[in-house]
Amino acid sequence: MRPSNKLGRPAAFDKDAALDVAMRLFWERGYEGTSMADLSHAMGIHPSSIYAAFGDKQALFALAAKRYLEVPGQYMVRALAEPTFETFVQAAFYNTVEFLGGKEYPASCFTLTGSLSCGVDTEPAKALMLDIRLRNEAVLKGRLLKARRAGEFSKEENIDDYTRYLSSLLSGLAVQAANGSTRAQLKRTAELALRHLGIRVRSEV
Amino acid sequence: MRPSNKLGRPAAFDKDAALDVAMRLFWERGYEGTSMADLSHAMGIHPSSIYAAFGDKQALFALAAKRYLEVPGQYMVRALAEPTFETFVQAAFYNTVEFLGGKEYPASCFTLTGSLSCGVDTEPAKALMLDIRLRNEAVLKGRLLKARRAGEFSKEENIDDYTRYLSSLLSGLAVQAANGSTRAQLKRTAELALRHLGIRVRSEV
DNA sequence: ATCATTCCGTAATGATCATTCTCGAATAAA
DNA sequence: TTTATTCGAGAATGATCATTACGGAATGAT
Repeated sequence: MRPSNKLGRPAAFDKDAALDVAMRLFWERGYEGTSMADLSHAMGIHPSSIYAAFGDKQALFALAAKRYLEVPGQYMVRALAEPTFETFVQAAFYNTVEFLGGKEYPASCFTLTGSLSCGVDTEPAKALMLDIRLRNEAVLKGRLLKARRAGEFSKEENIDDYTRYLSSLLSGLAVQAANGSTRAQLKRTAELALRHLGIRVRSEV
Repeated sequence: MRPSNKLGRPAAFDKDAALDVAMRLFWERGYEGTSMADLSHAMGIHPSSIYAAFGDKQALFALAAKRYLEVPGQYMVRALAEPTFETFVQAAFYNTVEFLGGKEYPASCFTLTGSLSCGVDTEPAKALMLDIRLRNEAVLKGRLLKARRAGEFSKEENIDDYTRYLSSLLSGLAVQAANGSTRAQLKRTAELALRHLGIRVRSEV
């Protein structure tokens, strides 16, 4: 039952690759829209092996969400590392556009498509997605506090309100992407948001 | 099979009231998260009567979506009737805040929670929600075109971009509501959006 | 070569899914 | 009252759901 022992028959599949497939499927179809049979087929692993390697469906979903944050979700972490407030907000929007408009991953945000609503017996999945969204907002707020300490952000502005406003704008882009907006359209929408935020767009830099 | 005949045994339930219950359940749990058994229990009608009165699950979902547009969804229609561009945008945001922050209905948008992602065999539900979102955007664009003709909207501004930007902002508020924002928080976020749009907030009027 | 250990594949589990069949009950027209 | 018609309730349908039991296959250690 416990893994990573060197005894016994070795696994015939790459665990990370399989988890990557599961992540994409959950991302595309959501928790409820993805059956274990779908996962088994897409991952190329029989159900019993999935359960042995990852636990039940909810555990697999949690691992997929973790991998989402560690790999494709890093676009926001990269933006957070920008030295100034202005370049951070710029990067947050441009990275989001690349993330949503790119063709490597499904065209929306895992934390929304994964489970925005669900039946009563699958609420843990919805709660996990909500938790991640709120955690991301908290991180965003931390970056704004840092900007305030650096004197890059007006003391008149309410940090919590501004946090929710930025979060709202970025979520809005994710819905736009789900609506079928192209990368070019997302970019234009993001740049309109940046202009209204009083932040330079890259073509003007 | 065809309804509204005066012959035979009369129905023991109010069709509109039952549809209202179904709408709320789909709104709260989404298409896939709502089972026919759930609906039967909440509507107080046995499954066979649901099928006789509304058709299959997909047909019932479509009727629930229609009712959503006709009753709670009217908040946007009311905003569209505002005479000027500025009062329209104001009303669009304030009405959305009331709609999302009110306690009469689930705290998000039917077109998102109904089905943002789903399994392959329930894609009609997702397509219907997408269709409504795009239709709403088209209506929004129509209002902006009217504003341009009235000279209330700069010729420099791209209508399509501005439409997607407003749509994005309003979708963002719906996600905020799903995140648990209170009505007061939604209002502050909306007013921040209005200020950045260069539109007066009501407390300043 | 034997053994403990781990994994893979098959097939089953009971539950729940949407949907429909059947039949008695209730009503309007005759 | 008879008859045609519609409805309600319950049970049954086959499919799919997540999950697991079982037995053979493949490995490392002895």
